[in-house]
Amino acid sequence: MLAGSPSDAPPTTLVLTLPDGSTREVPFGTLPREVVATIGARLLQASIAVAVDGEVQDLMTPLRKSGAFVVLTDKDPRALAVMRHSAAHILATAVRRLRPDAHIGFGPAIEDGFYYDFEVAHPFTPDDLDAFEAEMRKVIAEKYPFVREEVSLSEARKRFVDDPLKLERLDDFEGSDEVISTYTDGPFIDLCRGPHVQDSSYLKHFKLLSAAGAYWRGDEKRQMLQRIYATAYFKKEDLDARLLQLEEAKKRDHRVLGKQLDLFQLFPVSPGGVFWTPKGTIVYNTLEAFVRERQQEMFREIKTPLLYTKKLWEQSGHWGKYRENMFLVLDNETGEHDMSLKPMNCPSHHLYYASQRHSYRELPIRYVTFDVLHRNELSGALSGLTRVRQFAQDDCHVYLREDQIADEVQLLMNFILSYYDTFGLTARLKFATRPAERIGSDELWDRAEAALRAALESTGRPYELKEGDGAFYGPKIDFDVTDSIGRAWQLGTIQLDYNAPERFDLQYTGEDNAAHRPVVIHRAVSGSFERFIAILIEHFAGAFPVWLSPEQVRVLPIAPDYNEHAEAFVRRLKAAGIRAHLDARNETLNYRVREGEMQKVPYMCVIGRREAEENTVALRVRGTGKKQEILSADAFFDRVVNEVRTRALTPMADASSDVSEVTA
RNA sequence: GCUGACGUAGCUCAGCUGGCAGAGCAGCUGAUUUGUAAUCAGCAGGUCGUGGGUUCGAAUCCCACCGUCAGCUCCA
Repeated sequence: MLAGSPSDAPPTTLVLTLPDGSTREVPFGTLPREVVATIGARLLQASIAVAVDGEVQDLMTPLRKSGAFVVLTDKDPRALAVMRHSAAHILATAVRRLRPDAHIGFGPAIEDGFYYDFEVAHPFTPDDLDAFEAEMRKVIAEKYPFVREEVSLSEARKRFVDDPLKLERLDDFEGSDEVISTYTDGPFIDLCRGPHVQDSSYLKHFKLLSAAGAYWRGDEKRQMLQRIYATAYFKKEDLDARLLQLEEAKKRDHRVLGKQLDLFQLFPVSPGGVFWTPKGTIVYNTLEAFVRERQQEMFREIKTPLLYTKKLWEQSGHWGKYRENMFLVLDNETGEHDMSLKPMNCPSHHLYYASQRHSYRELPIRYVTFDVLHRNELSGALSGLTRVRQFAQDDCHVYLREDQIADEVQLLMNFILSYYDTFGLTARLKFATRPAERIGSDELWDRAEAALRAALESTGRPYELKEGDGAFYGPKIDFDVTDSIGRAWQLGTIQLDYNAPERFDLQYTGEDNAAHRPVVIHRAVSGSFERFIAILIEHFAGAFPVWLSPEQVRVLPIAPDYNEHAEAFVRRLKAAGIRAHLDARNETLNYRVREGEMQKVPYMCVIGRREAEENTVALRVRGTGKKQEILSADAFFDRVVNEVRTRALTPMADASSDVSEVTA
């Protein structure tokens, strides 16, 4: 251990180990730039930052510890964040030049780019963004070096006397021995830890994307700043690829495809409510039937009321924390709004469980419910199908003994992951612990977190820890799936709950003939059907696998002479439960094929003279163009029936199929 | 809820600084009888989100409200 040794006096000499195994001894406080310069001038030019003992720092920050010394060029993924952070400063430099009154907030690099927050009297317009972008190019051309200075708190306060947001940030340093540093590029100075690129010319390929409000320090009670989102890459191809990706993502946006494929509608008179069209309803019902089928053996489905008095919500704990999110309903007799549409199924299940006596032999008991739920989300939070006010979950509550937790978590996890697998979706696991606002004693939380974590770890699957992200009644495992635009959506969840059993006085009779408390596990697989369908639409770009497609087969007779033959084939498919339709309209074959493709019908069977005589079909598979195959009607029939039965992922959703051709 | 942008025919969108509301597709009618992504012609279709205001005159300018979108906050 060379660095961070507990001795008070810093080492006077540092030992750097280069990737080739050689070592350099340099005085404490040497600048990395000096070390890199001794390795090579071209390397110095190409270097974005360095990593010392795995920690990224820039070339202007004095070396304070020994260890492995790696120069990061633009080939290292860690360099990208450094460059983007510098890009944020360059953005601020440009904004300050054009809007000297702008106060600066924070400007970090984020996953796909960077942003910077400004406090301004007049919010930015799209024209402003263009102007800022042009100004940034000037700043880049100036080739301003990023100059790092380490200053005292009082000196820092002097430098940012005109920036109230920075002064507030500086208050955090009071009494701390953290190094305070500033970075200056040309006319712009910022309070910043770094690291940064050497000078502003290292930013080359960037694009300002949008401006939107954002609360100072993420606190809705504080003032709203103007945030500019942008992205930057080392290579032009990467930037172009990213911009193209954003364009493509727009085309497979479930709101766009939902309209083109006529799956659902939203009406202004029901904000956050979804109208499922006939086609969308088929998708919805097919999914629900799928979950039902899977849950047939070990689960018991029940239906429960949607409306309850506040007594239930007081008992469950929702009335206190969650009331503003519930739709309250007027009780005519009391004149009070003391009833509510249920925002979740848990209390209904607990109520039912508690209504009967249960033996330890019965456990685990699993109740599932697909009832409609209402949550009064903020109007600004609503979005397509992914954020609605009325939805349904494939909701399950398991009542079990504490010693059954590990097995049950394993079972539920396998259930959820294999469900996603049916759609070709992969999930990332998150383990979320107690939030700040919660019910139940710390002791209960200790037990719940320990039990769930042990169960999770026994599965051997990798997971990410999210401190403080648990439900207000218990820790949880979340299953996140990433959509085509790169947004991660939480779908499934497994939540361990020691609180509800207390609040609802849930019991079972043990082997010892005494009353015991069961544990409750909350489980959802799809999250909500609404959101899940949104993700499926984007995941498949609207080209659902056969079993999920609203229309599975479209039969196209070439001319009226073959209508009868085609119709008989449609009848045969329908009798087998296949969603088949005849398109014998008075239009050219080209026209009808085009429409079938745009509607993303998986299979189109063309029937003309040859096919009618030989009892075959000329099969056109969605997205494969003219590569038609001729096969016997029987063979096609068997193929489709089989694919539906096995829920095969065929015909493969072709992500490259040209969705841009789709017009209404 | 907050900040900003947007709201014109079923859909996608034109409509510059105020001066008679447009196109393509879809729809309807007719012709055409079709071999793998748009056959041709004609017709019909709008309280320009809603309500106020300014003006001789408002889709266009102003105000309020509703909705949608990008974010923030929150979240399944």
